[in-house]
Amino acid sequence: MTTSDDVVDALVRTTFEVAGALTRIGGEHDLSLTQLRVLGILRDRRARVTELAAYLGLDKSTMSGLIDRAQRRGLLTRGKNPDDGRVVEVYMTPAGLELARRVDDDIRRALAPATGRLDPEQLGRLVDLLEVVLAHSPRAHAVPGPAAAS
Amino acid sequence: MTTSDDVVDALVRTTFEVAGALTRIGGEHDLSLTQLRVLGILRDRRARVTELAAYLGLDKSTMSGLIDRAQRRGLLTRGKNPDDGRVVEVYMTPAGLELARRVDDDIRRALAPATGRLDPEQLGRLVDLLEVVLAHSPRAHAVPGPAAAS
DNA sequence: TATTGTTATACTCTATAACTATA
DNA sequence: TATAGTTATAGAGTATAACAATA
Repeated sequence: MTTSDDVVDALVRTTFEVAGALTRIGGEHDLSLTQLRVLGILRDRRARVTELAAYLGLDKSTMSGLIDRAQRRGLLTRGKNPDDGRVVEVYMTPAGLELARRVDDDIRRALAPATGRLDPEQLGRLVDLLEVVLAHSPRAHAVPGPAAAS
Repeated sequence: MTTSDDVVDALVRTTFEVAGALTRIGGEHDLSLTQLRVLGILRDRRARVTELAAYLGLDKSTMSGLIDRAQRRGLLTRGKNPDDGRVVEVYMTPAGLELARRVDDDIRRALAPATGRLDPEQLGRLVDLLEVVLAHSPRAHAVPGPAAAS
């Protein structure tokens, strides 16, 4: 009989496996897991520094450093907010968008052997079950759209 | 209709959520995600430095540092291998085992709101589906037993 | 006064390269 | 020579505290 503990074990193991794959793929593009997430978040919209820090659960000073390094690489840009002089808006450059697209492709390709094993019905069931987990996760807030590079 | 891409999105989002929870819980005990994994791996058996590094996908020099810091905190110990003078065996101290137990409890408690939403049949289905993903994950090798703290 | 962001500082995590000791 | 592990070094990621600018 499957218990709640079994699900926790499977979730944790899957988390480390997927995180490992993401770390490896990110590394192939000189991106840390966190930089990968930043790119994923900014892929379809701009955001403020504090907003990004809140999404990622990081201090704003940490966020400043992450943005600095990504900006130095030409992946994103800082802009002023005309309505509030304190705010800094962060958004992707074309090079950043291009890199995000490539990383996203690599992620799907890396997970294909696993997801390709599931038939359409299983795919639907897995997504539904993961959505339940996500909906009741410790922080079912903050992170808006697709997390990584999607 | 659910596609392979939808599953990848859900897996990635779940990965970041669970990893976030593990990072937070680890942090409450002054443990990084990596230290958390080390404790989880050594919970039920000892291992060599290189073996641990391979499991975690880290360089052996990185592993040396991780062991140093955990050992300095009294969580684990280094021992010699009588059959091969080059080998260093790493194993948990009672304090390390006790901490691993507490962290494990916290993890299950943190995920309970999510897993508690699933009925027995759903629990079984989710575990089965995650096992399929794990079996065909990019590195369905190395990591032996339960990954984190189980 | 409160909020937004940056900077200074310190520590952990990480890899590369060079090294020691053992095989 | 090859393998196991450590150390030195450098850079990224992280938080805390102090700060500047704006509200």
